[in-house]
Amino acid sequence: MPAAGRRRVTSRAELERVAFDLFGRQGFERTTVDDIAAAAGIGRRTFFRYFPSKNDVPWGDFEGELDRMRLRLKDSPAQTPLMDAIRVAIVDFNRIAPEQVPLHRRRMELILRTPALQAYSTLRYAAWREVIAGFAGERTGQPPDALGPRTIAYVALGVAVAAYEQWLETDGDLAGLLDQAMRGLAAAYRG
Amino acid sequence: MPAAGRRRVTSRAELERVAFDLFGRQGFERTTVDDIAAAAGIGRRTFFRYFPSKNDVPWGDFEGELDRMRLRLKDSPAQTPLMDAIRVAIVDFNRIAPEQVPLHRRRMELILRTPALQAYSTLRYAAWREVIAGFAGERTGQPPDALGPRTIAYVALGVAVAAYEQWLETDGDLAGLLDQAMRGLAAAYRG
DNA sequence: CGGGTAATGGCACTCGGTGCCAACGCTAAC
DNA sequence: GTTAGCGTTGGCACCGAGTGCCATTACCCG
Repeated sequence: MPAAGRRRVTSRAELERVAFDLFGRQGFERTTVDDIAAAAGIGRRTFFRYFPSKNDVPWGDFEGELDRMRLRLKDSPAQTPLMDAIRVAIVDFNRIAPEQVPLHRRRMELILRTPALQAYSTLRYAAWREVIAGFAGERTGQPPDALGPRTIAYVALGVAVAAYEQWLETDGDLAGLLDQAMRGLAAAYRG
Repeated sequence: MPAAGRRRVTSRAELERVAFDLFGRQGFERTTVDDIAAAAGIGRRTFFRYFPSKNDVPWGDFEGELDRMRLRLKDSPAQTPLMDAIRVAIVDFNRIAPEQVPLHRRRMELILRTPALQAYSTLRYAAWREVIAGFAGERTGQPPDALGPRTIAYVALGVAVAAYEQWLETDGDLAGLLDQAMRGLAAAYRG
């Protein structure tokens, strides 16, 4: 029950809309936090109560999605080979409802093509890697920060990002590209 | 021949020394550019003529080292399997003269454990990935920005970073860890 | 001794981000 | 209906990174 206290004047979703609009018209770097706050009719100080940084705007509810991936992995049948389970989880994690695709595309264009956001993404990806490393660790009976799980997590991330970049450039099928990248790597290893 | 004009008052190497000393005592984040400039006896404005950003200080001559790796890859015998060639190149790229190990360790501790530098590293790693992707592209007859080469580059980077993190924590043999991580991945793919 | 040249460093400015705090808007209890 | 308590707001002042501008400085050569 949100009983006492002044009501919140806006929401993350609303600020995201306003900000995306500005990003689309002026670009991310050329849009200042003041611009966003002004366009949303709030104070600059208030913006930072909704988002810890300007860099967080494009990320939506990433943590929430991570929880979803964690659960899916937990439900993965034990006889599925490790890398297959991870491949399926990644493809699944990135399954986007058709009507959400344009928005998702804009998110990822920002994140993957804006230098400041490319840099920042590393910090966000750390949580993603932890999920994978945790799973790989459990499956192989090692701590998540052992070399094996850690490597697998970094590799899985690399594959995913490569597939995403390809997706942005070619406008293909994201799930297919993720799958293809993941399987293609196995092939590369075989020679 | 640097004939005419005022002589440079310091050098990247000197600034690096001064800065590393401060980083070691106060940490990276708590050391301001003013601190470094003052300790080096130069103006703050001048600092930014030696380094484009504070984040660049720990990177030494990374671009130069990349050139080395490019050359080594070019010299790699054509019959060596692709992933083996890359593995060897990475191990080689990271072979450090014994007396340089402590410095290298401090560099990597900064880069891999300071959030701001973790983030920034992504931008620096892009050039590293390009070298690998270029090689993989030539070997497989694809453009470097095709899905295959791009994935291989991201994966190789992931493996290398994972091994580095392990190295920092366990103080083992870096070359061995890199090799192990790279081979271990192949094993993971086999199940 | 000049004249050309390149490095220096001060100044002012932008922008992201933070601590502090008074004012505000709301609910519930009296 | 007034008021106490509560959470939100947003202004202000501040910090630190990074940049454009420009006068000054130190150097080399003729």
